[in-house]
Amino acid sequence: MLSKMRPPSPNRKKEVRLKRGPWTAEEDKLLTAYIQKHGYGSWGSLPHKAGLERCGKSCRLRWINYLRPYIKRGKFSLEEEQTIIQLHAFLGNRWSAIAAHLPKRTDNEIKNHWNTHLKKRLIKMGIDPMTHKPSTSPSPKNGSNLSHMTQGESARLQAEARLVRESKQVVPNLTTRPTRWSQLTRSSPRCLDVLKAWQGIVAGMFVFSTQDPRSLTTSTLRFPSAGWGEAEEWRGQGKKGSSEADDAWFEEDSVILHSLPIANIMEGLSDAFILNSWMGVDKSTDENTVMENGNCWDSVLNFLNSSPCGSPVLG
DNA sequence: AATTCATTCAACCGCAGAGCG
DNA sequence: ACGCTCTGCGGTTGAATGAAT
Repeated sequence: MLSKMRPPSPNRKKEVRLKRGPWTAEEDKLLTAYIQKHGYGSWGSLPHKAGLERCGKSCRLRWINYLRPYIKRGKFSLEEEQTIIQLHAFLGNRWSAIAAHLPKRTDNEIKNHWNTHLKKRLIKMGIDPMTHKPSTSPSPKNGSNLSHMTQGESARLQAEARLVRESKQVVPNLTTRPTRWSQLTRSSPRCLDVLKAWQGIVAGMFVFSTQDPRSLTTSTLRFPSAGWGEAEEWRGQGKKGSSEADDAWFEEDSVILHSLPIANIMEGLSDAFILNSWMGVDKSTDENTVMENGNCWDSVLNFLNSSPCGSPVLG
């Protein structure tokens, strides 16, 4: 299929011999040494230059998910899990966006942790991990449970789409930023997804505001607007020493994290979630449902607080 | 001790979007 | 405008490991 779409590139000739599977220590060493010396970028040609018989994709993945400095491995803390759950309720399966709020964790790791632990925990609690609403047990109140769940999900998606649209309307000046705005929102958002959503919510609440939404947002969450372009610019430079660059990268996120009282985010997200549910097109939603969602949050967090990792109930 | 079953997570795959010639 | 390449993302797979029988 791919070969039909794309003629073989010079790199592809050698693809037959490309190594796959687990990385050896020697390969790790080669990749790390190369990136430390030359920086990364141009993943297509990197393997050959580094003396690796791997495809660029594989190298990139290995670097991003394993070799990159400051990767935090091991157990997720309670706070991290709370963050993931709440962000997931808001962002869905957008792991990279979620990972942007946990700078030391990779999207892959978060995704795995969600699928292997958090999702099961929510299910155990009777909460649908996709909608983050209480799983339906047949009750006269909820006549069509399945359709309600589906509606819930579609409502979330629609609300999200609306948030994006609205945020674009409210922040037209941002679309003309010199950096690739669309890519920033997609691939290196740092706290941007939440920012966008937040803007959308604010826009939804106030319909129109003459106040710069960025300042409105930053007053609460302090997103470093000046840093986006710089970060993106750095990523484009392949030659900057990676350790120095990664320091910068790390520090930038540290700043973000430290200037983001997690409680504020959570509070905001909880409200946002409730509001999001309420904004969802589900016409059957009423105040009680909103309250249920709020209680749902409470129960999730209480459950997490009372059941740290490793307790029997956490499976 | 041997076997089966379940879980975890690193790595791969396919796709979409953006840049570039 | 078009096609190719690169990059990044989310979903999925499968080997390794642990637990249960």
